[in-house]
Amino acid sequence: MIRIYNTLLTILGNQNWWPADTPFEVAIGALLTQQTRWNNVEKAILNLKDKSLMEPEKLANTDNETIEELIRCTGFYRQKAHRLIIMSEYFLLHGDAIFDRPVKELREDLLELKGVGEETADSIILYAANKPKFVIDAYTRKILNCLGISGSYSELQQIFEARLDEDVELFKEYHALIVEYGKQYCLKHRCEECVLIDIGKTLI
DNA sequence: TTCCCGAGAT
DNA sequence: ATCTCCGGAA
Repeated sequence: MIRIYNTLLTILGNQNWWPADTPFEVAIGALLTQQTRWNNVEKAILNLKDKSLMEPEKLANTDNETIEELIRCTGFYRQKAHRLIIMSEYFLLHGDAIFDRPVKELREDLLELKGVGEETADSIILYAANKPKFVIDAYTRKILNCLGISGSYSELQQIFEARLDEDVELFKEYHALIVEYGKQYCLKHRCEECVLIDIGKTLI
């Protein structure tokens, strides 16, 4: 698995995810980016910052309509506005102690929140809490499929976590590289140029 | 038209 | 397994 990482890093270079000033901003971005280009998420984040709303206390006490207008460019803005408030209340309720809790409990908490599925929960754990959880997204699934591997979310996650050192920075960069590779190669059907197939066969 | 750093309800 | 939420860029 580390060979694939090294190969991706050589081809694409360091991705340096996740651009954010605070853990809270990571969580907000994680909700906004669902089924949405990061480019549009950045606009929404800037809109929220311009109104000084990128804080749990502020956002939790802002009405739906105001938030909807600021994040409209991310699509699904009505449900997302509601979910941002719920996430804000969660941060507000637990304070900075959120990320001091065991990963298992944090993950269960996050999954209870509306709009937070496994991928979003793990993104927050990895990029906001800085804990080693490997994020599985659609591109990860697609690439593993090409290597002859399929399975549930947790099964695919185990494949990575069992074969890699528990290195937060490695997990962060690896997931980012997979997404970027997916955009550049998988999405554009550049399968004949894919460098992962031969590597993949030798290590599974 | 497709697709995006998906999740929830049915 | 399929549908809905939804705007914006290519």
